[in-house]
Amino acid sequence: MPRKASKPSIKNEFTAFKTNRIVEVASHLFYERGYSSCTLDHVAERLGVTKPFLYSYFKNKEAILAAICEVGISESLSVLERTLAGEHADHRALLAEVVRQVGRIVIDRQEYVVVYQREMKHLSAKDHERILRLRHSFDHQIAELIREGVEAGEFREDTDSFVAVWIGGLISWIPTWYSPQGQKSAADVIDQLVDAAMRLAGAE
Amino acid sequence: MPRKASKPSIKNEFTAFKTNRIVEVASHLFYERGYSSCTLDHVAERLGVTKPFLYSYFKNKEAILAAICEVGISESLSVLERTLAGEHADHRALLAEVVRQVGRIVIDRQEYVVVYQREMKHLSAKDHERILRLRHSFDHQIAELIREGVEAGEFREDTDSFVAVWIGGLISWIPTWYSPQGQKSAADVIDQLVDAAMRLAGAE
DNA sequence: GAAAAAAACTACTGGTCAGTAGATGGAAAT
DNA sequence: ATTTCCATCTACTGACCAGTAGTTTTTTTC
Repeated sequence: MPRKASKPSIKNEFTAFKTNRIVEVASHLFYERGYSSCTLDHVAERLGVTKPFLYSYFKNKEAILAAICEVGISESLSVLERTLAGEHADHRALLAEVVRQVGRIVIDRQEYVVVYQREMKHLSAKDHERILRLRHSFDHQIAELIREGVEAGEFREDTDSFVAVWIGGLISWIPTWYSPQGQKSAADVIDQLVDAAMRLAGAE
Repeated sequence: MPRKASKPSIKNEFTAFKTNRIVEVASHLFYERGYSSCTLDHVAERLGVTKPFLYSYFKNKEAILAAICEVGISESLSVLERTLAGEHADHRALLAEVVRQVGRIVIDRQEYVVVYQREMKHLSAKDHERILRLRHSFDHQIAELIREGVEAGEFREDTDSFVAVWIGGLISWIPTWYSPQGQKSAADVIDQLVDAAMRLAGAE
């Protein structure tokens, strides 16, 4: 969580840029070595600065972790809400689109998502709760979408809205096995993901 | 990985018992606090012993982690092989049974599985590779089962054997959200898991 | 261009922890 | 009863690291 979020200005843009670079680099190193084993000196070195530099942008190490954890989930949530607000033929198409968009995010933000999953426990109670709320909001909205789709007769009627959790699992699991260097392209994975989600929802 | 695995005797049974207790307690503490943040003094204290005690049963901290990581996957693999060797009506029933059995294991061994997923990166290259091979063997056998089921006309013919990975994801994801104290019982979760796996395989 | 302010740095501390050397004490062997 | 042996413990070390105090460098302001 960056320290300030005040009015835009050249100065604030610089600050935002630096804050963002710290998060990028820290995310990558936390991903590689784990949060607890990665030192702030390491992060600073990779950025070509020194440790006290970091402390003028973040309160402490945990605050950097919180910023990382928030990226994937808040982007997913905003894409979800944007998609739900748009026009769609039916619930089937809507679900497919949401899953496709969020799948794209977790692949693009792969390292952030993995760090979030692995290191969540190291967040302060406050940050932990805030981020968990975002996550639950996501699952809840997907569950609602499925409930409506079942009512509309578009998904099999024996589909429990709890499949939202299974679909969430499918999505969350991708970053642990997907590799950009692998034989499967991101587009392939996303297509298969959408197909899998539709099967779980009983939409075929 | 315990140090010895020699012939049975009273002495070796004592050793095995102590080794096992160390793994149990360490798993629980690594689950709660994370591997890197959990000290061996902590593990020793919880066992009512001192740190050097641990070093007479394990080479170092990493060896304890390796023992933990191996539990879930090797039990899953042996259940898989036992089930595949048994008698079954068809591929549908076989897949359902495998998923049910493995689902039970990951719920029973919840903490071991979570530690494995989160802390795998801290294994030595050797242990890491060995355990990854077990995991791949598992996915591969499920993929084979699905391929045969599709050929036998029991699963939808447009089912890619890659759904094995998705099913593996479904299973692996459970320990991160399931709680014995939650409103859903273990039996409910497993029933839903089996249902979800069958849908992914196109078996309905 | 001098003074003030902001940004980043050098150098340190206090605490932590994996791993070890050597002591201790009790059980088995003679 | 004495010696040997094994399990476990006490006490330590060397390295590491989050966080900070106070200084230097750069930028802004007048």
